[in-house]
Amino acid sequence: MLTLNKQAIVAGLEKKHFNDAHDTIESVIAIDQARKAAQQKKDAASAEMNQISKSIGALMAQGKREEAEAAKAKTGELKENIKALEAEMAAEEEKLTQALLQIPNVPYSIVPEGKGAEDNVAVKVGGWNFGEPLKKLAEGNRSFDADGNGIALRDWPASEDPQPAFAKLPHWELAKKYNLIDFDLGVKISGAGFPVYIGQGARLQRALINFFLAEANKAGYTEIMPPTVVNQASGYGTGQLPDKEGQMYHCEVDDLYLIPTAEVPVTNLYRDEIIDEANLPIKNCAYTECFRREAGSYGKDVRGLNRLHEFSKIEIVRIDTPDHSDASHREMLAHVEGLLQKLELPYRILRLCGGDMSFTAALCYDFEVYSEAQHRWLEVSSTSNFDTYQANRLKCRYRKADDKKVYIAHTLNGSALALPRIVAALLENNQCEEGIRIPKALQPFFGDDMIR
RNA sequence: GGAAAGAUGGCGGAGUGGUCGAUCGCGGCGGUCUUGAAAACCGUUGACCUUAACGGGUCCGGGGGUUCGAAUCCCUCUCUUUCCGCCA
Repeated sequence: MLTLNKQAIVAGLEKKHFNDAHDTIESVIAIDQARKAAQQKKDAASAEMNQISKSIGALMAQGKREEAEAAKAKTGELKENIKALEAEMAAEEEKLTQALLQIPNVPYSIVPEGKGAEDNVAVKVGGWNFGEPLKKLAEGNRSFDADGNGIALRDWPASEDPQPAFAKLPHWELAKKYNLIDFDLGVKISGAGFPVYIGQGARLQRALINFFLAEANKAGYTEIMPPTVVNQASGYGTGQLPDKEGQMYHCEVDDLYLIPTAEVPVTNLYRDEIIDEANLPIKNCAYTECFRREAGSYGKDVRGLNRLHEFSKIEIVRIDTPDHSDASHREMLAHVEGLLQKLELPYRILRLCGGDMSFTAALCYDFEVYSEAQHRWLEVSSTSNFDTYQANRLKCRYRKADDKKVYIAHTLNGSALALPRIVAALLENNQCEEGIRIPKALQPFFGDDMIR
C-alpha cells in the first residue's frame, strides 16, 4: 500500500512538514523488502524442517529406528540456519515498526497547505452580529467538504470580532468577585494549573458536564465511564505514544499514564477487536478529567482557565467504515456546533492546515469561542478523522456484511466539549450588572438563570 | 500484603510430546422442511504474514529454554479468579 501510493504519501507528509518525507518513505520500503526476503528464506527453511520432523514421526511409528536417526542427523545445520533467519526477520520487523511509529498520518487532500495557526482556514462562523466580510461564512459550509471556501486566519478581519458594549472583566477576576474558582488554593494543594471550583463555580462545572452528556445522549451517543489511568499499550494505540510521551503524567512504579483525554481509554476499548459491520458506526461519549503536563507553556496562554493541568472534558468517539467516516465526521461537527449555539457563544470553525494538525489526524476542525474580555479566540474543541491511522495501531477492524471479510476501520473523535475555556467565555461574555447570565439551555442544569 | 488455582478459536469447554489450528457444545452463516417463523435435520464457520496463483509460514496469555518435533515438559514475566488480611 505504501509502495503504491508513494508519491501521494510523500506529498501528504510534506504538507504536514514532516522532515525528509521522501527519504523516510524510501527507507521504509527498503526495510519492508528486506523483511519480506528474510521471511521467504525463513519460511522455506521452516517448511523443510517441518517435512523432516513429520517423516521422523512416521518412521518412528513404523519402527524404522535407524532411518529416523539418519534423518535426525540432517537437522542440526538446518536448525542453526532457521535460528539465524528468524533473528534477521525479527530485526527487520522491529526496524519497520520503529520507522512506522515515527511517521505521522497523511492529511486528506482538502487540508490546506500551511505551517502554523495563521494558515488555518475559517470555514464557518456564528453566534454574533458581524458585518459583510463574514456573511458568506455565516451562511455555512454545512458540508465542510468544499475546498477554498473560507478565510485563512492571516486574512481574518479582526474588526469583525464580536465587539463588547462595555469593558469586560477577565474570568480570573470574575472568579474572585463571585467566589467561583480559587486558583491559589489549587496551588497550595497541588500546583499551578489545578484550580479549585467552589460553590456556584463548582455547580457550573457540574451543570456543563450534565448538559453536554445529555446532549450527546440525545444525539445517540452511548455514555461510557472509563478509567482515567491507562497502560502503555493504550498510549500507543491512539498515538499519544511515542509522539507525546512528555505531555502525559506517568506513574512510574506501575508504568501507567494519566489520560490526556477520554479519547485514549474510549478508543482503546476497541483495540484488538473485530466489529460486525451491523454495529457500526459506534458512537460513544464520555466525561472524564483530563491530565496534561503542558511542559513549555507560558504567559497569557496559561492565565486563569486558559490552560490547565487537569480539566473536565466530554469527548465523543466514533468507529466507522471507511466509506461512512466522512459523513460521521460531519455529524460530529454539527453536534459540536449545536452545543455552541445552545450556549449562545460566538464561535468560528477552522479547518486546520497541514502544519497545525496533530501527528495522528487526517482531517481536523477546531472550534473556537470568542472571549470578550481577553479579546481573543479560545480553542474549545478539535474534531478529527484519523482514517485508518489509529485503527492500524489498535488492530481495530470490522467484518463487512457482504463478503464477511475483515477490514481496518476508521476512528474519529472530538471534544463536545472541554469545560475550562467554555467557562471562561461564558463568564466573560455574559457578565452584566446583576451578575453573570446563564444561557437558557443551561439553566435547567444549573438551577438558576444567573450567577450573583 | 499472604496462599492457591488458572490463562486454548466470538463465547463455553476438551486436549499432557508426533497430520492438533486444535474434539465437542453454543452462537453465526448457508440449506432442507414450513404459507411464514420456530423446532428438527444437513452443511459451513479463526486471525495474521507471504505468494500473481498453487502453495508456504506464524499464532493455544507474553518472553526464553529442552526436543528431530511442544497447546502439551522446564524457566520467567504479566494478567485473571478464589480464599485470607486490610480497606473506600
